[in-house]
Amino acid sequence: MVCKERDGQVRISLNDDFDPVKIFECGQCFRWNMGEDGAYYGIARGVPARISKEDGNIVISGTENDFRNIWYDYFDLSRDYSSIRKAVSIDGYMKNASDFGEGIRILNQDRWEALCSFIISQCNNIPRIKKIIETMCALFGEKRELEGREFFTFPSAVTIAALTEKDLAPLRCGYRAPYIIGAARAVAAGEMDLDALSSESFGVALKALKGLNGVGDKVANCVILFGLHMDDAFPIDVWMKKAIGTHYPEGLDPAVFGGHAGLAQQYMFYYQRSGAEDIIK
DNA sequence: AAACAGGCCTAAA
DNA sequence: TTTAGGCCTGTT
Repeated sequence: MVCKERDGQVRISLNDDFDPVKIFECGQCFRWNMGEDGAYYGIARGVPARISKEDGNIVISGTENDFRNIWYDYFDLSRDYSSIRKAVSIDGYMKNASDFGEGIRILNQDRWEALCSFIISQCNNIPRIKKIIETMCALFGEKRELEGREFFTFPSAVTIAALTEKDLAPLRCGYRAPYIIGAARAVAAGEMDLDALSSESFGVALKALKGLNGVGDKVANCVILFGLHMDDAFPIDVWMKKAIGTHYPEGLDPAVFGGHAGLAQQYMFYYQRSGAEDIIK
C-alpha cells in the first residue's frame, strides 16, 4: 500500500475492498454523508474528513500522520477482506451476498459512540436516527471545520452523563432518552468499561452490555461488532430475520463463518436491505 | 388514518 | 422460555 501526501490530502493506492458508498451506506454508521461532489464527509475521533475514490485510489483529507494515526485503523486497513469474503462464502447464497458487498469494510468506531448510536437506532428509521444523532452532536459536541464545512464531535459519555432527560428533549428521541443517559452515566462512572470489554470475550461483553437498561441482544451485538470490533458478533434485526428465514429456514449457527460472523452478517444485511436479490428473481 | 420503523421492557402464561 | 402489548416520534 503506497501512501502519498499532497495538497492537504493523502492518496492511497489500494484498490481492493474499499468502496466508500458501501462502507458508509451499509448501515454500520450514521455520521457520514455524501456531498454534492460525490465524496463522503464526516467526522470520527474528533477529526473531520473528506473521503473519496479517484482513479482507483482512496483519497482522504489530512496529513500522512492523520492517515497513520487515525484512518488506517478506522477503516480497518490491516485486514485482508478478500480472504474473509472467501471464508464466509459457505454456499451459493453467501457467495452472492459477499460478492455483492465487496468493498464493505467494518469501521473501527468509537466505542461510546457506537453504544449511544445503536441505543438510538432501536425501533427507528435511518433518517430519524441520523437526525437525532446530529442534533445531539450540534448541541453537546465541539465544533470543527474542514473546507468551510462545519462538523461537530460526538459528545463524550462524561458530557452526556451530566445532562438530564429534559436536556435531551430537543433530540426528540422519545423513550430512548433515559436509556442514553443511563448508559452515559455507567460509562462515565467506569461501571461500564468499554475499553476493558474490548479485550474480553464475546460472551462477557454481551452480558455486560445487556446489563444496561435499553440494551438488548440486537443493540449489544451491534456495539460489540462496530464498537468493540469483535468479529464474532452477529446482530439479528428484522432484515437478518428475513434473510435467515429465506435461506436458512432450519436456522443458522454463526459459528459456521469461522470467526467472521460479523462480516458475514454485514454482507447478508446489506444484500437483503438492498433488495438486489429480489430484483434478480 | 393507521401502520410502521435496523428493539426493549414488563407482565403473564 | 416464549409471547403480547406498550412505548416516543416522524413519515407515509
